[in-house]
Amino acid sequence: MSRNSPVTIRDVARVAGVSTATVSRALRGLPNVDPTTRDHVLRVAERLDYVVSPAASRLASGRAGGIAVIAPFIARWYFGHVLAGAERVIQSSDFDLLVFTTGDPSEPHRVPSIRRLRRRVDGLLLIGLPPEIPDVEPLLQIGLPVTLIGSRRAGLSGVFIDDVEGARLATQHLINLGHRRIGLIAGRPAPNPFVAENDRLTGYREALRSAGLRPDPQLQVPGFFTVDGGERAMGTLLARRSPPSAVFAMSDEMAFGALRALRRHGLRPGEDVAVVGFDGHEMAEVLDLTTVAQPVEHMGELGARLLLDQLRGGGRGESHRLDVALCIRGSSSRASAQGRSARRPAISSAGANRDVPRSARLKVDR
Amino acid sequence: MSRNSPVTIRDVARVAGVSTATVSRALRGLPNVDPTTRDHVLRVAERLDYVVSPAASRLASGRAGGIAVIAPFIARWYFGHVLAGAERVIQSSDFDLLVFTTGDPSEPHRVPSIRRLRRRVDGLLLIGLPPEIPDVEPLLQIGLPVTLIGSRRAGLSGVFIDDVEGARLATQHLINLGHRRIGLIAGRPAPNPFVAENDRLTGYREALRSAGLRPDPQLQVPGFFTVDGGERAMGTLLARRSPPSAVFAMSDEMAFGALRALRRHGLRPGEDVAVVGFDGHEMAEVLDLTTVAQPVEHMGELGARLLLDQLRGGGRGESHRLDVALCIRGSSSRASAQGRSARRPAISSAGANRDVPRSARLKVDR
DNA sequence: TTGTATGCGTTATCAT
DNA sequence: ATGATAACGCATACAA
Repeated sequence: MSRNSPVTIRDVARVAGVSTATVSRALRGLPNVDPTTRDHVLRVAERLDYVVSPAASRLASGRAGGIAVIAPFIARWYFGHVLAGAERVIQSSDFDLLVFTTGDPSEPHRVPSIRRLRRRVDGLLLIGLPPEIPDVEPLLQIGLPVTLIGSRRAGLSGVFIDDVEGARLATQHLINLGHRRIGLIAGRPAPNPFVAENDRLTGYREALRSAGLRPDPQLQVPGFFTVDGGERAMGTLLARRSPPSAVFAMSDEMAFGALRALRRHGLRPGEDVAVVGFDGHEMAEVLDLTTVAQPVEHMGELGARLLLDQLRGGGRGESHRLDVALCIRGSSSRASAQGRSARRPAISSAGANRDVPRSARLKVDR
Repeated sequence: MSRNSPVTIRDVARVAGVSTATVSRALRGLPNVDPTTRDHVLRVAERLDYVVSPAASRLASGRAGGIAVIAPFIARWYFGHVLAGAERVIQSSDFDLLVFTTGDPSEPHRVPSIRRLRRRVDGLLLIGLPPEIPDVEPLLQIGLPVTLIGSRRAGLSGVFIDDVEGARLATQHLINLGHRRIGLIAGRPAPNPFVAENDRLTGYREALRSAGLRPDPQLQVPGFFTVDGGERAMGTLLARRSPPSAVFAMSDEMAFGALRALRRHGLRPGEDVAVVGFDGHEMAEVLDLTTVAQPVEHMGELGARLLLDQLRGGGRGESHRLDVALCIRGSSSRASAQGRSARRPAISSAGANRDVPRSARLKVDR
C-alpha cells in the first residue's frame, strides 16, 4: 500500500538540483527567481506531486492560514445564503474556511472561545453578530482583522443594509395601501442589543409617525425569527382587542408563520390582513409574499472580499452599505381597503380603519 | 496591556518548573503524569493564557487537525441542515471544520482538488455526493477516513435513508387516495449516477407496478431540485395530453414549485391535483404539503460522529440507515381522484389543520 | 514519573 | 539569483 508519500520540499530541491530556498521562492511566485529556474522547479514539483505542508509553512511563517466564519446558525435562510457567498470567495483564495456556530447570541455564550480561534485563523468574518453583545466583544479584542456582515461598528470593516430604510419602505407601503393599524412581528423582545432589529423597529415607527399614526406597543410582538414564532406572534396580534389590518414581519420566515396563522383563522393574506416580510426568501415568491429583499449572497461575497483585502494588507476597515428593494406581491397588493371584500362582507366597511373580522378573535392554539 | 506575547510551551515549562515534555503530556491528558504535577501545569498554563500552536503541534505530530465537510451547496435546505448537524458535533471535538462546496456534482468538476485537501484534513465528510461520479472517486482514493451522508458505498462508513421505501410510501399514499395517473418530478434527467434519485425512482415505479399501474415515461420530468425547476416540471406535466391527477416530487423544494404552478393554472393542490414532496422542509408544513420527512440534522450529527469514531481509531466503516416518515397534509389528503376535474367552489384553506400521522416509521427527528 | 534531545517541513535571514 | 542555515513550537522516542 502506498500509504503516504511524504514528498517534501527537499525532495523537490534535490531532484530539481537547487536549494530548498529556491524551491520555496519559486513555488510561491516570489521575485528574484530566474524564470527558467522557476519553470523548472514548478515542473519538478508537479511531477513529484508535491504539496506543501500547511503545518510547516504556517509554523515557519507565523501565519495561521485560515479564516473563521462565525454565525449564529447555518441552516437558517439568511445565514446559509450569506455563508454560501462567502464560501465561494474564500475558496478561491488560499485560506482555509473554518466555520463556527454560536446559536442565538442572546443566549448563554456559545461563542467560540478565543482559545479556539487564536493561532488558528488570520481573520474573522462575523455574520449577523452584533459587536456590542458581551460574548462577541472579546473576539474583537483579540486583534485579528474583522469584517462584519449584517451589523456594523464604527472603525470596523463591514457590509450591511439600511435596515431603517427597509422597514420604512415596508411600513410606508402598507400605509399607502390605506392601513392604519399596522402590527409588527419583531425578533426578540425589546430592548435588545441587536442593531438590525432596533433599526427595523425605528424604521417602522418613523414611517408610522410621519403618517400621523401612533405606534401601538400592543401591536408589536416578538417572533424570534422562526416560522413558529411568527405564527404565534400573529396569533397574539389577532387576539388583541383591536387587531391590526396589516403586519410587517422583520423576517420572511416569521412572515410565513404569520401567513399560516392567518389561514388557520380563516383569514386571507392580502385581503383580510396584509403582510410584508423582510429578506427576499425564495419561498416568498412561492407564497406570494411581499418582502424587502436584501442581496444576501452578495453580502457574503463582498464581506469575504473585504476581509481578504485586509489580510493582504490592502485597504483596512472599508464599509459598504447595500441597497434593499421592496418586492410587492399578493400578500399586500390586493388592498383590502376597498378590495375584494365582496367575498367577505364583514370587512367591507370602514376604509382602512376597519377591523379584522370576528373569526380573527378566535383563540390561538398551540 | 501589550499586544500578544507568544506564550510558548517553554514559558509554561519554565514557570511551572518542569520540562516541556511534561507540560505537553499534562496538557493533553496523557497517562503517566503525576496528578499533582498535571494540576500545577494546568494552572500555570491557564494563568499564562497559553494556547498551543496548532501549526507546531500538527507539524510535530503529523496530524492535520481538521475535518473537511464537502457538499454541493450550503444554502440549499437539505445541505444546510445536514451541515448544521455535523457542525455541532465536530465543534465539540477538537478538529477544525473546513467547509468545501462543489456545486452541482453533475457539472464540470469543482470538487476540491486533492492538493487542497491533502495534509490539511484528517477525514472527509461527504454530503450528498455519490461516490461513483468521476470527480468524487479521487477523494476516496486519497486514503483518508471517509463518511458518506445521503449516499452509500459498500465498505464505506455512512448514514443514509431508505430512498426506495420513502418513494414507495409517497406513491402508495397517492394510490391509496385513488389516483391512477401519478406523475413524478425527478432530479436530473435519467439515467444519472445519483443513487438517491435512482432509488426514489425505483420506489415510485415499484409502488405503481404492485398496484397494477404502468409507469408512464411521459409523466416523469426532471426538476433539478429547485423551486423553479419544479414549477417548470409541473407545467410540463400539466401540458401532457393526459395530465396526472397526482404528483410525487423528489424534493420539497420542487414540490413548492409544483404548488405554485398549480395555482398559476388555477388548480388547487390537494383538490385538483395531489402533491407529495420529499424532505420534511419546514415550509412544507406552512404550505400544507404532504411530504416524506427525513431526519436531516440527525444525519449530519450521526455522520460526523461516525467519522470521528474512525479518526479516533475506533469502529471503522459503520453504516446506518435511518427511517423516514410520511407526513400527510392537505396537499394530498383532500382526495379527488379525478385529476383536473371541475373546480370546486369551496375554499378549504381554513381546515388545513391536519395533524401529522407519524406513520410507523420515524426514528429520530424533531 | 520526569527530563533530554531530535525531528517535523517551511520560511526567512544572511551570505555569496 | 541562489545557497546555507537558523528559527518556528511542539511531540515523542529514549534515558534517567
